[in-house]
Amino acid sequence: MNANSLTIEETPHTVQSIHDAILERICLLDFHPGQQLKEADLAAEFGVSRTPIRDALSRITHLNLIETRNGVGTVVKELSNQKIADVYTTRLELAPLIGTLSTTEITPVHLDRIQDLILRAKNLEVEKNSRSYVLINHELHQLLCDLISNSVLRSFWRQAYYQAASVWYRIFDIAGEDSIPSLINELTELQSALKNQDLIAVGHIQRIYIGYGYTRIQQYLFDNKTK
Amino acid sequence: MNANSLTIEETPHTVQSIHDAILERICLLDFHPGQQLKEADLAAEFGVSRTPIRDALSRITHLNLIETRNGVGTVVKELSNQKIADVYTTRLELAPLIGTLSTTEITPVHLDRIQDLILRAKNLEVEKNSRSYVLINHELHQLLCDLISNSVLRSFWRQAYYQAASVWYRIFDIAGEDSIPSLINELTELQSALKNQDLIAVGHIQRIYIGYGYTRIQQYLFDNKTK
DNA sequence: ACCTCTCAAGCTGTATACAGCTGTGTTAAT
DNA sequence: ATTAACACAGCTGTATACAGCTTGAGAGGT
Repeated sequence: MNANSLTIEETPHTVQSIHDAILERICLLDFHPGQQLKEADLAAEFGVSRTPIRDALSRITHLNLIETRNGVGTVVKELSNQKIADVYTTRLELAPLIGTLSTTEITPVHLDRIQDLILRAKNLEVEKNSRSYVLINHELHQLLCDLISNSVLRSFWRQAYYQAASVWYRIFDIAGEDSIPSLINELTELQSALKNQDLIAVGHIQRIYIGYGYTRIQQYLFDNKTK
Repeated sequence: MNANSLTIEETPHTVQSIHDAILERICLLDFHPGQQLKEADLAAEFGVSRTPIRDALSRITHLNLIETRNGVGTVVKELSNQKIADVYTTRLELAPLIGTLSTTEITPVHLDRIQDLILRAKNLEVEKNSRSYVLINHELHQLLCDLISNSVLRSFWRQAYYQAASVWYRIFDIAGEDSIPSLINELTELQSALKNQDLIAVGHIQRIYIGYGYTRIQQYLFDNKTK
């Protein structure tokens, strides 16, 4: 009943925050492939005009996750099997570079963060929750980005992650049982590597688990489509 | 004096064409580092409103080549030595992937294009021309992109190229004598590899000559700044 | 029943007006 | 002479109105 708490302005939305919000929704499948995104609706929701919405969408376009056609609208792209393969083969190659191109020192803060993620991942086995799974992966991704000292590689790693994420997360709903122990193992191995200040190992671990993820995608997406 | 030829509308500028034009100017150093780009001026020049200009600039921003600050303006970024190093080390790693991730078949058209580039490069020795040098490299880059079948790698290769180009081309004005024979050798070796349908070799050749280019940058940019 | 044409609804693309921010130069007080 | 405050010029950021494109529904002819 406090009028102030109702009318209080949340942090004003910047183009960047809108960009991040939309991107996260695409990853979380709140915006599913094929769905139409109307600039006017998003503008109303975020409480801004179409201008900043258009700006945010324009930046997402180059990630190849949405497509805007004049007179029609903006739709979330359905990635072709070929594109998915392209994203994954590239990620497989980029992963080892995390180790070879990075010189970041691992601090206790990093170790705390991965420890937290491990606990949350183990909790996933009890309470199987799609959103939690995605958020844990998001934060793991953020942690890894913080370890990549090469700014260009970091940018590419981010881009490839977001292109893969929406596909990859769709698998969880189908094969969550496989995904959760795999995530826990990945986190545990990463923890060991971080404790040893071994970024080379971090890169290889990433490479391995991206491979596992890609295998699951091939099993559950590609095979189902061809049968 | 033909009124038609004066009033004839050139192809109407799209956001993409404006984006490409501005990006090329940055690479060609028509827009030099530190220079301020005013949206209103660009809008007047391209005969459009600020809206599409802003859209184009927004897309270039993520290449880390320009920076826009509210109330101040948009300036062409001066890449720090660290950023330059990041771009080059990443390009060195990406180059071999051209070969390992590509399955494109080389056609006579490709061979014609590289033959043309070789001739034009040899002509550079007679008429040393900075713009021609840049344009030859641009077209070589385009040719290589056409050979990369992995769409994600192609995107990253492009991005890294544009980030490197403006720095790299600046060297030509200082050390054109070194750059021209190096370019001719690179083109000739690429021609041989293409004739053999050897994309793996193409990747390694790129890797080698990017290394040469980086060495020149270190000599002429980094050394000069520290002495 | 079917095909075609037309038109209108609804979206994105663009132009324009205005709000807000920043740096600079000027002015006044000390 | 120096410094601090202030106002203004000029830029980007946002809102809004309008133009242009695309699609689908419906009317009308066959």
